[in-house]
Amino acid sequence: MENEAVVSKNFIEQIIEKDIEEGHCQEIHTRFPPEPNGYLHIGHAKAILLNYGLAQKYNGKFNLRFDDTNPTKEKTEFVNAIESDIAWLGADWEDRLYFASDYFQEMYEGAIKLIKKGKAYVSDLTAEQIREYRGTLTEPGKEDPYSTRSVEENLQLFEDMKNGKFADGEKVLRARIDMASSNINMRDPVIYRVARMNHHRTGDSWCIYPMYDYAHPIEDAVEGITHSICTLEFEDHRPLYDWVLIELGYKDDATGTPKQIEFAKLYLTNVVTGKRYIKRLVEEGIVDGWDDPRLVSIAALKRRGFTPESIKLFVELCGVAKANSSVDYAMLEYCIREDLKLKKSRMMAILDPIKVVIDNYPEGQVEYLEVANNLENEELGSRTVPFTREIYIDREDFMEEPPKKYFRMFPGNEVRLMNAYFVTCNSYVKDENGKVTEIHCTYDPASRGGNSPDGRKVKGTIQWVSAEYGIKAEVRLYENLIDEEKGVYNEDGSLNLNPNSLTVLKDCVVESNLADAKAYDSFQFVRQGFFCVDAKDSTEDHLVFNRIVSLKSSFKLPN
RNA sequence: AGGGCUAUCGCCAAACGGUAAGGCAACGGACUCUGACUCCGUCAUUUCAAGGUUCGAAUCCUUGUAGCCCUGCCA
Repeated sequence: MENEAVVSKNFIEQIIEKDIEEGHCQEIHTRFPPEPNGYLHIGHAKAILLNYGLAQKYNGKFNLRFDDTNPTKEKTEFVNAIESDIAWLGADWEDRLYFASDYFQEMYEGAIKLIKKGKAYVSDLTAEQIREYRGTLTEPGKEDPYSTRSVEENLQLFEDMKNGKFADGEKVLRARIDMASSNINMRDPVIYRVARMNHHRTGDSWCIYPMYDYAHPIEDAVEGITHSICTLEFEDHRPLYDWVLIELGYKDDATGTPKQIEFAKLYLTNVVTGKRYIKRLVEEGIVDGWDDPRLVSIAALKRRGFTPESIKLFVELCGVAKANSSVDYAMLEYCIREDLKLKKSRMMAILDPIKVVIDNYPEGQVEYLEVANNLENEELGSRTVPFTREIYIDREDFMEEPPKKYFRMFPGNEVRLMNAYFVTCNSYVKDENGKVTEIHCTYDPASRGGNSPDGRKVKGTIQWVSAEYGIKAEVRLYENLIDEEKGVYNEDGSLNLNPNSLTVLKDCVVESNLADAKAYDSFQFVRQGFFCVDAKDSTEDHLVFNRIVSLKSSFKLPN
């Protein structure tokens, strides 16, 4: 790709290039290691695309690995959902789908090796005692009274742990490092616990499970990962990551690979990603499920009509750094518009219909007008749109008493019906509440196709749909779930919800060409935005569209 | 004086001692059968603050300040 300006390298790319240069690795190998305990969201997309993108850029490999070392939280349901989300994003792990649980035996043997080296011991301390012995942020910890057990005893006890001789929580295996370390992660961390849980893959074959800090470096090493990219909160764990690899002989020192590198998570403004919060929103019926289009789970973005390309663009534009930051939602909107604008047909749809009768147009006549699907992309071809005496236009496009600079339809004004005719409003009818129910116009037969042979210009162009041929549809408009004025959380920690995050329009009329639109099909509704057929609720007889994003607009009604 | 990390435009983010890229947003203007798109233009004499070193500092040093993370048998 002949990309425009030279894009500077992010700090991870710099590290990788240096590592290659200095011979720490020949080929790079990255991975995305989710725990299968929930659904993926936009933040994970950054990690996925970062790891996959790096592998591609440097001709390396990318693995998908489920970090399933804690069976209490994990489910096969999530591994399936995660796989499909990652595949949808376009990150290809080829045949390298792994599970941490694949390495339980190797991890077990590693633990024995540590015990033999005097680097690990079995402790009988309770969870609470371990916490007490650990000390605090400002005070060092105390030696574990069981840390003096002999290697033989530890070996026997650990084997007994494995063989189910102890109850859950009765004993743990601890790494012997430094109870006085200023880094609390190094104060003899627990590396194995007893837990009689049915594991989603290994079933009941194990009753001891390794802890993340011990397991993760081994997983990386076994798979030949060179750069283990994770988020900032693991910075303090890096010394432990290196300790495990060095003690177990997977590498000689901290400069070798696998190497852990931390980057800042992606945060988006006015968005909810917390599992607990979303769970509650679902339970309380405020959202329609984990894939509600107002959410930013991968499933939700997909349902809303976002594309993998738009998300990839977004992640690239956000960049990678170590400063915690929150990207403006407008950036995401820009990315989806950017991706769809040349790819999608521009159709006519009326969200809030008001009937227009063209008095001088012959009753019963139908003209089939040829319309380009996308004037900026000829490859999208053209279609035919029926024009009739009675049509609908959007209520927003008519005003009885327009302000200055309003150049849509109003009494006495001539506008263009997009792709059709010039039309002038003569009169309108109101109901008893003063609501306009019908507009009467005359059209200029010479302006067929949308231009007048006399060169007459018209300031406004509006979309329309034949009242006879148009089809009914439901359209759902979305705004932020969060009230942007006040921020995401209230003082009490509850979410600050935007009461208008969803608007359902049930009486929309769309052009008949949309009749056989299928789930996930998306279009530009001219002058309005990009819309996508809802995969959950849309049916053949009842089309439902989600607004993915509106078009930008510099028009404001003065008031 | 616990430890670790971070601070550059409203929001992201480059710059690696040589005189503040780029994108988003915003604002002008041109164009327009989408008040969209596109195009042109504007948008940090200054990089959290104060000192210091240097011919030269966002980059180095000192001292502060602010934010994030760490006291799971979670990941």
